Amino acid sequence: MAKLDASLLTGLAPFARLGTDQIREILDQAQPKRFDAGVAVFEEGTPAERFFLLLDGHIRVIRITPGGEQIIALHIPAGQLFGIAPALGHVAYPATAMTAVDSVVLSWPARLWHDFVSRYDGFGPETGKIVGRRVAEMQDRIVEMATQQVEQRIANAVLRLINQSGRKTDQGIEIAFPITRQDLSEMTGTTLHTVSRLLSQWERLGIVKSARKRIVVTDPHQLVVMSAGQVPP
DNA sequence: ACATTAATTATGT
DNA sequence: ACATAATTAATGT
Repeated sequence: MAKLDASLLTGLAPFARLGTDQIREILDQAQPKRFDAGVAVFEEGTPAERFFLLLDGHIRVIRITPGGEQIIALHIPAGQLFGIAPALGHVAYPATAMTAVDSVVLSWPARLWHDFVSRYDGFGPETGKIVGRRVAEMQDRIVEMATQQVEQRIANAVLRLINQSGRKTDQGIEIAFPITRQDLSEMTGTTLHTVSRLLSQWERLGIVKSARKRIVVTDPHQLVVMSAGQVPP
């Protein structure tokens, strides 16, 4: 089995304080795996036996409502940990992780989490920050759902996506992975039709440019304006 | 202000 | 050629 290059981890926050010898230890215990686009890395309700790091690609974290509808809870860009339910003491994954594109993933057995925290300087605090940020984001979204209207919610969703996974192009900032209107509707609690209409409208206004599964924000500032919405009576 | 239904068109393998 | 994605209009709550 080919050895993993230490440089894969050196840039990442949880491992920032570690020497190459420690990185080696971690990598030697990791199990690398490649996933095709659109497959589950792990599924909701199954035993949380491992935790994961996304080396390359993009992950969607999905929950299924009692009514059987999908909700996209979170997006994970390359370089981030995910499936860290074991760290929170969960015995089962609370959601499903699906690849949005072909992806490469490292994983470790859940029992190693505590070793990592005690052995490796900075790992505990940094992963704690990650969890904190994700919880905060989800709470923000709950407030949005309750208070804002669809146009603002979709604008906020797109803004988050370009902040977390934006890629600069000559046209503007592009969402760096394939995303459909259906996906956006599942993130914002609307229908794909409403998303489609709004994107078409924004395109006429020169705020975005979109093709199938691709969205480029040509005028981020104007999108921020849309996310603010109109003065509620 | 938005969902739903339905019909139509575009796009990627 | 076929399936999936996107658009658009009409109608409903």
